[in-house]
Amino acid sequence: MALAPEGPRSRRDRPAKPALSRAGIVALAVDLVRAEGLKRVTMRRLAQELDTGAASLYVYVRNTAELHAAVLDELIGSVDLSPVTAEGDWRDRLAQVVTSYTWLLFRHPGLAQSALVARPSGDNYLALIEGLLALFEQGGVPSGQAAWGVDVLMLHSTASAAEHASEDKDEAADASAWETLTSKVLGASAETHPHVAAVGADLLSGPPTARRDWILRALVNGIATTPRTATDPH
Amino acid sequence: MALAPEGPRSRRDRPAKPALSRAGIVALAVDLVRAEGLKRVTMRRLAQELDTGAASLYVYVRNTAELHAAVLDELIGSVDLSPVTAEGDWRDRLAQVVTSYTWLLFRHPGLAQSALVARPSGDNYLALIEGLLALFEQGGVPSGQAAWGVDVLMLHSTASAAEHASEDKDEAADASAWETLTSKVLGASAETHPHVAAVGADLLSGPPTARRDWILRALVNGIATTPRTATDPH
DNA sequence: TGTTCGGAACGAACATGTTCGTTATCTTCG
DNA sequence: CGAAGATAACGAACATGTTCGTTCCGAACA
Repeated sequence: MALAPEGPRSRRDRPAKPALSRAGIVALAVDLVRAEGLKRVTMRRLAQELDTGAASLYVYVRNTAELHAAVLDELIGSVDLSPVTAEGDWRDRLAQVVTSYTWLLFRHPGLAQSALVARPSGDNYLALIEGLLALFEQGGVPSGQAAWGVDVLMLHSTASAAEHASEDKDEAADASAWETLTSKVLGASAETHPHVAAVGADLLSGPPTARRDWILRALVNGIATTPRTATDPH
Repeated sequence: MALAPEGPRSRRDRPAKPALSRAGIVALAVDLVRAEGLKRVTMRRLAQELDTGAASLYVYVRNTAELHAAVLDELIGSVDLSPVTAEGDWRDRLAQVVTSYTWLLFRHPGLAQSALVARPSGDNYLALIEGLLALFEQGGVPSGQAAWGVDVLMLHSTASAAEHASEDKDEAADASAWETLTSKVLGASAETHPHVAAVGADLLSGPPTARRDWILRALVNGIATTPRTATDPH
């Protein structure tokens, strides 16, 4: 056939199109996220990089949230699970694992936001859960509590990271909203909102690491010491 | 009627344009959310209803997330705070208030999703926090723990509602993703993931109300019994 | 009274996610 | 070997959020 004079020639230059696949799409997305951050990774960008159209990606990926979940699962592979089999207090080791996961999410708040609506379901996520369950077992926590407790831990970690999702795009907006809220809290007159006024800024801020540490301890304590079917009938 | 040749006549027919204002925009959004659900409330829709352009709304509202937060704050007004001053076990009354808030969010998961990234900062939200702090005080929980604990409770409530945000648009996708995850969990061979296999579906499901009740109790227990500055230096 | 200036309003435009209808390609059966 | 059917790929289109440059109005001011 006489080639159209203006046909896209990029297709010939490349080493042969690697044939679209879910794994390939996710792998590319992971690379791009690592290299340029999440906000640069759009469907069209991915498609362009793969020399195809955005619509073609939807054969392998239901939507962006699911793609993000897959990317996150890949990144979870870098969470250090060695504390699961190490020596020492199980709570400390549990905290290490959860903190490692939390840091990962804080590095990519947009992923956390997506992960809320489309949970990761890959092998790495499963391994993470397995590790956490093992740690709870080492602590003698009944498996029923551990099962629900793991979910609580992951949900909290994900949600607290997702809170910072706006920073991905707009750092100033976040700061401004923060001012609005804190000023509101601090301005709460002692008459109308005595308790809010009393605790003041402690509601929201506090030293970030101390705050996170306390929350993690509180969650684990609650999980470990609250029996199931205590007040529930059924 | 002799039509004006090209002038937009809607402007004259209406009882006089009420002049754009943040309060008016939020009020209209609340009405529309109540009447038609969140997904029908878009910037363009609001603008059309107000007989203006979408861009004009951005003078009063930073973005959709902030608008949603404002709407949510309005809806929080319907959360029943009477248990704060009622008789009975403070934990039960706390649970009533939190559950009331949780239900509200479950009715509008999209709002919960937005509320994660742009927290409500209005009077109703403040009143809710005030009530929760009061309940913790009645329980003799140190105010420092209560302050951070309230945040944990709200965050968990919001996040667990946001998980269902996809149902707003796409109910089937959610169900399918669920199947994927559960099949993955149940298919976890006992050799590679013994703990996951052991707890099985209990990880994710369980009777919804029993699960929520237990989680709430566990959170409150942890908050109430975990002292601050126990293991933190500084 | 006339001018100017700042903010509000607006229309157009852009990027993105997602869907629809069509075309190409590949497998599978006759 | 050839036809039929499924599935992938694709381009175009739509809805939405958000921004940009411009216009308009009303108030402070000369």
